[in-house]
Amino acid sequence: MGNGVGIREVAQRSGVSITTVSHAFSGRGQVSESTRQRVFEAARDLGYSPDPVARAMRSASRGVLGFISEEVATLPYSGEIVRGAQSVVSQHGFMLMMINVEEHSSDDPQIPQLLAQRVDAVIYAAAHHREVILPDCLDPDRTVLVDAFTPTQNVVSVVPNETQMATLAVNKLIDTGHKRIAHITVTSPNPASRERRRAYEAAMLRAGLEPITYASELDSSAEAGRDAATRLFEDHKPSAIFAFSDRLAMGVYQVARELGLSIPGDLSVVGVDNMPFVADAVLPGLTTVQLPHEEMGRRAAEIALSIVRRDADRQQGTEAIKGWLVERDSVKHQ
Amino acid sequence: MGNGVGIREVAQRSGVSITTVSHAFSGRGQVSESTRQRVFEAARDLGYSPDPVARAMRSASRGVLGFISEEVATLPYSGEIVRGAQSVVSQHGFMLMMINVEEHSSDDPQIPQLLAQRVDAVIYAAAHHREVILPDCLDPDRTVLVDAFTPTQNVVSVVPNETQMATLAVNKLIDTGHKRIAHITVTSPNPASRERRRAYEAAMLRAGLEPITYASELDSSAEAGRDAATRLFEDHKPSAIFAFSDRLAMGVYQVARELGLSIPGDLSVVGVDNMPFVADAVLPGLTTVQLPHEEMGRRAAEIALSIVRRDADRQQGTEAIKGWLVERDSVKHQ
DNA sequence: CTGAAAGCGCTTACAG
DNA sequence: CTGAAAGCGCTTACAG
Repeated sequence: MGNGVGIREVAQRSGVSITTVSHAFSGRGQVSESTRQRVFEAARDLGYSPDPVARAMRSASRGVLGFISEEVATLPYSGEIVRGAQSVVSQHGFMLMMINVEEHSSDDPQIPQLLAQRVDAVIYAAAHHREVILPDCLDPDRTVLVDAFTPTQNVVSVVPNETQMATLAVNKLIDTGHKRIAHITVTSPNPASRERRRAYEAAMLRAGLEPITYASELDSSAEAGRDAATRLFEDHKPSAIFAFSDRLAMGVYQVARELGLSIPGDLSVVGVDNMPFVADAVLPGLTTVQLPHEEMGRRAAEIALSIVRRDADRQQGTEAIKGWLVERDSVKHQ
Repeated sequence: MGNGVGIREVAQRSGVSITTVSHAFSGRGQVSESTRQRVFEAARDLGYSPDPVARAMRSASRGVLGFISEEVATLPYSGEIVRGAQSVVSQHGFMLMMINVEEHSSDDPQIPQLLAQRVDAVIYAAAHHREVILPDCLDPDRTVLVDAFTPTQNVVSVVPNETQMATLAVNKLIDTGHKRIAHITVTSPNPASRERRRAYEAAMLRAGLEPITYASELDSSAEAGRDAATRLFEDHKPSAIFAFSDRLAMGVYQVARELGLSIPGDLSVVGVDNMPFVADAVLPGLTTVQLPHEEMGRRAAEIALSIVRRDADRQQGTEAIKGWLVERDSVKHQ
């Protein structure tokens, strides 16, 4: 792991100065084609590649992006954000240095520690779509937010397009002939529940249908879904339900079972998340909207890289990424 | 992000040489207590901390561990391994540099790229408990495996204690009065299914009970659980099932429902994984064995750090970490 | 197009 | 206990 050959050996073997070797590798100076050839050949023979640490000593760029993840272990899809970011970053010869912090812990000592490593920019991924206060030590101009935005919107951020995703779900139900489409959600005031609900209501109104929403005060979970669905069925007889999340949808499945309602025979259900091992494992398979986590990670990395390169036309403000419908067996034509 | 104060400014402000400042911070040389005080005071006033990149230039240690994760996004708990490793690493002032590779892609160019960053050691986390071939470029003496081991066992590795975990599950069922306890699992020959099955059979035999195992040729999934459970119930009338995984257990729930069997009234079920949003969301809540992912990540990091420190008594071979039972509502006294 | 030299911010023998 | 000096492996003006 790590051999001892340096720029000096390459210079010597190819009969040029280390300056020229440096030029050849960085592509910065002028080097004749024949010299380039000889240098690269010598480098190949010697198994040389420039030491990124030494490089970082002199150059502005360090070749490393910081990745701050809130509660990386909590949600199953945080890994997808990491994966997306990691793949584009590595294509550009960059590395990801990663730390895990708790939600709302902007004074975590790990953050200065990460910054001390002279990362070129940082990606901050929130645990779920929400407003965050950027820790003081983070430079707003060298940070990109994922699934998050600041009150003043002064930090570039990439978020899911809640409106588009919810509209996709509701329209699926409308297009499939349903009239009595209810929405179950949570009361906690986050952008996701707020925007999805608004999009649901708008889509219903556009179709000349009456919106019916039941919200649970519990956190997004199967239990919250049971809570809201139970109350919903006491008052109404919907033919379809648009659930805020797959977890709520699971609760709907459970209540439907208790009530002797078959899915999709008596009740169609659409969720949001496409949660692994849930949406596909449930019976019948849940039709749901896939959140674009990997894509968000990818975009965040691209933006971070454009910050490092100081691209003039780089993304500003908030970019909303679209999700897409994953059709399984929980929706039936009415 | 990053201020321009260096060791020189601190030396000047505290009236000593940079050598002394370096000694004070590294704790390596001899520095009088009063000098130390002055140095640290000056450093605090200036907001100085040693540049890890410059440090890495001269010292053997770089303060960074590599973390190679197979399919970080695939399984929900890979994040727990990362989280465990990250937390111990950061307590020791180290950072984690992370890449994501596919299973069986030992020639991924990202690995040399990671090594080129001169990481002090690397943690390699497999997607699931299995045998791996270590990529050639990885030094067996500076690598620690998580959820994996090599054919020759020449790399330190930390794995879950499959036998202990399966025994915990089966004994729970035995202690609770069950006699007809079946095991459903998968045929694919991995250490997890092999060792859990063996432990199940041993525990049954010890209790004077007859083991009954049905295995599905499908990948671990609810569908595989349905497949194995359906066949099981054609031939037998078990009062309890020990499922290889929570996902198989989900399939058991589904088959029980079809058959009009209530859980836990007619059938007790125990799984393995404690898969988030599944084990706790299913109705009734699934009693299952928690895999020690976070603990495995933690241990791997501790071992990696002991390698960096060249501890004489550092862990060798394979360390098996125990899991624990998470009791919910799927088991009833018989 | 090529190279000698300074220097990035530290650590590490070594001398005092 | 303290400090002057060399050097880690590169990059970057600058001169030729």
